[in-house]
Amino acid sequence: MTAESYDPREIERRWQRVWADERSWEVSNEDDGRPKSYVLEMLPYPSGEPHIGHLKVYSVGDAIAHFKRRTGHRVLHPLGYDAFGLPAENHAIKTGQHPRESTEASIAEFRRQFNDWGVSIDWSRELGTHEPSYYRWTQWLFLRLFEQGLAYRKEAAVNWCPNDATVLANEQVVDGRCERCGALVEQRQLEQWFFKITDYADRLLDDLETIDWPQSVVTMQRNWIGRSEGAEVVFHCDDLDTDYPVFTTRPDTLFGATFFVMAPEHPDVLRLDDSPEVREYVRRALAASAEERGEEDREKTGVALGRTVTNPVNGEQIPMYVADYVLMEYGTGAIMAVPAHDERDYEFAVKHGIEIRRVIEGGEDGEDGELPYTGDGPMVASGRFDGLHNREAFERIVAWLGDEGKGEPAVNYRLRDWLLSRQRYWGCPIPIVHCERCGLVPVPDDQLPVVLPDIDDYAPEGRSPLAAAEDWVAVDCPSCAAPARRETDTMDTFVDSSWYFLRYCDARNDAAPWDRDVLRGWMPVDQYIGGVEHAILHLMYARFFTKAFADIGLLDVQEPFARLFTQGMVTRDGAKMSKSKGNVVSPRELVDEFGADAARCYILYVGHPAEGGDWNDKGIEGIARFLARLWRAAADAAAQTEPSEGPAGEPTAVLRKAHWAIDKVTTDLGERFATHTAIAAVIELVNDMTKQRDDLLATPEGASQYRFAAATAGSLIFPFAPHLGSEVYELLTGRRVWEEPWPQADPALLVADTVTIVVQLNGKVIDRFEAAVGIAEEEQERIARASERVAERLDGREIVKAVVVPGRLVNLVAR
RNA sequence: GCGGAUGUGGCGGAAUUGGUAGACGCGCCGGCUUUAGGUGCCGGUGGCCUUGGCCGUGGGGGUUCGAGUCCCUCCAUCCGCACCA
Repeated sequence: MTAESYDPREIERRWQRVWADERSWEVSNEDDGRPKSYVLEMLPYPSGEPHIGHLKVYSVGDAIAHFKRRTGHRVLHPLGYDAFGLPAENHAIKTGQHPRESTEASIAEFRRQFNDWGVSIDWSRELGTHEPSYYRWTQWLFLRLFEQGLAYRKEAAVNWCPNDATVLANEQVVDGRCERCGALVEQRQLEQWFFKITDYADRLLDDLETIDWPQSVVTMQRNWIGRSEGAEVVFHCDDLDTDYPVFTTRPDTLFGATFFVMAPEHPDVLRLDDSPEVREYVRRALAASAEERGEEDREKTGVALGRTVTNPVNGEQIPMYVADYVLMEYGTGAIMAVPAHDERDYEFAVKHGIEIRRVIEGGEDGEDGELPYTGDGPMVASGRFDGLHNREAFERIVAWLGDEGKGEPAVNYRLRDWLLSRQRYWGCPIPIVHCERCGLVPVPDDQLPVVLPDIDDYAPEGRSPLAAAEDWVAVDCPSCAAPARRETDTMDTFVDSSWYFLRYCDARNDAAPWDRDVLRGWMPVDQYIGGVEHAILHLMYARFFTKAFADIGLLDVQEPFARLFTQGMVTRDGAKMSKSKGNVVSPRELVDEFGADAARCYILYVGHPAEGGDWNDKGIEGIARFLARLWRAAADAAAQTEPSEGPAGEPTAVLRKAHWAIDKVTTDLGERFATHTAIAAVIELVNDMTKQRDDLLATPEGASQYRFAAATAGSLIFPFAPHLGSEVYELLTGRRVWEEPWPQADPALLVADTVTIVVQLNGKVIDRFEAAVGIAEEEQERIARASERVAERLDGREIVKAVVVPGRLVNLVAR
């Protein structure tokens, strides 16, 4: 037994110093002929200190980055901080501490811990989105989008959180409540800034096919964009002589439209009918919260408007209603209602005694089933379209409407424009000046950044806290020099994080957000890693920015993230870790107790990183034991063997095992991200070494193979446990493992001398035998048939067939 | 309701192409080392019965010489969306 023992603290500190002193992970923008690889973890939001999810994402990302480097790539692996945002501001309101102070304290803590974890970051590219040197370019990019009409201002019914006193994006409203504080969201009419992401709906949808993302994320994005194809059909109201277009995905059911419904917000509702009942209904509908209105089994309420519209296909007058199950935001805010073939319309019609007219046959067994029927079938009660299949009638009716000027094919999206303005302090100022004469005036590029001023009172009161900074707000119009006022809203922090991956490529450029040629050298991100919680918002916004910037000619890719890996959540006792449950595992404590290598390995070992994984306090001890075993094996090898160029003598089992492990880790990590089985393979190797230690060390050849196996284990564990990997490798070879090419398995050593052949009788395993590799099929079958166990079990039956799988098994079929 | 996943020992999880189910780790049992505890090392560990078997990958059915893996069906759990016309 070696006198000294494994001391991760000392080893880890030593290697961290080497990497920092030598700037081992910095990478130049110069092309040196090697293929590039851009490995990126999602931008962390610095709040308090890092949690277990951060440890996981960097453990995964760092393993990939190291693997890429050692397989010949020039790797960009940068890091920064998503530093603007509400939590820091709410903290400021509570404590009076400036958000910059609390944020920077947190950044310092994050930086310290990332360093303690030994993550291979190119620190020369570090950035914080709250730094003027960064948000100067956020503002610059905003102005480019403004010039293109992609950033615009309009009054809109917006989601208003009464608690945070700010507007929320649709995406930040969950079940009618503020995603952040849980308060019921209200609707307000306010002037707001939007990005025109809807212009990109089709491209955002189509280009999902060009990227290698998890199917579930692609599906979520697709659903969020929510493209539906159908037709716009015009219904005319004779009383007001007004056309009311509606969007429908089922023009084939037009002959079954027996009423017409408008959303309570529709501007024409009171023009059509301003009776007390209608006024009261509209008033109550508008007062209802989004949550109340969205309740699932809520009754379909509504009031008749006392007017009719003309169904364009048959000239029928059908009654108009106002009902809150119709949404103003989608389509035209009015619908044609076909109760026989739409569940919602059916429910409403039953309640209000409206005619239900079947126009498509079908249902169970081709017979007419119950209504509402939403499936396909032949058309009935539809005039000259009778008898056609409804899918065909769909096309014909749309064509006919087009000829008559009563409709046309149309596409609708669920996606809404991105509301980016926030009435909060701690965010990027919007670089616009409001001038009475000139209107919205962009701040000239050479006056950027518009610096966020220091203020004393952060509490929002329905307007941005910045509005109180009079000296800052009052400004001369950049266009006409008349007294004007700055925009006091700040940007949604999603704006900051929608382009940071571009800035990393050219992080110290102070003449532009980036140089187009430099960007061409790095983009797209080859491997993006983060949590599923960003499956929609962040990833959609970043894709939109990338496409918009490509259109402006600022860059040359259409998609920012070629490959996406979404990690699963680490749970404890099957439950999500949370402070309130008191079941959080602190990375800092883990690293203090077991070392960063053990913490990183364990989190990658507990299961496939894409899945969740249940934290087990005892589990990490097993990994710590394994690392100590590897350290001791290396120490023994170093003490009892001489350095050599490679393993000597005839290959023994341990040498084969080492090559087996090389092969296994290479495919598991390189192709499947299966870090858990990759680490298990190294554990197996080290366990085998430990068992054969005394025998191997007894001969010079055995010792050299033992030494080789230990160095190989160090080399293979390096992507997961970089400190110990470096230590072991240096001890045994005198070289730096991260400068070494990734080891290659010798195919000759991957094949064993013998294989176990299984003998099955009618598919059940009853015997096994050892055979030389490459045994002839006939020989394999002969031995199997000769098995005593077969004879014992045959019991008078006859072997009628033998299935031979070479090198694997023989299945004897007896009858 | 729609969409996406997932169901394997006491637990986390392996089995990558239809071919030895349970790798590896935790836990547990036994042994050795140790003054003792811990550490370390060695062996065992899916279930059931009489030492040889039988059963076993959420349930049921199917395809196949052979199914955790493919097909049908049902159930359960998780995630996302949800009055989107």
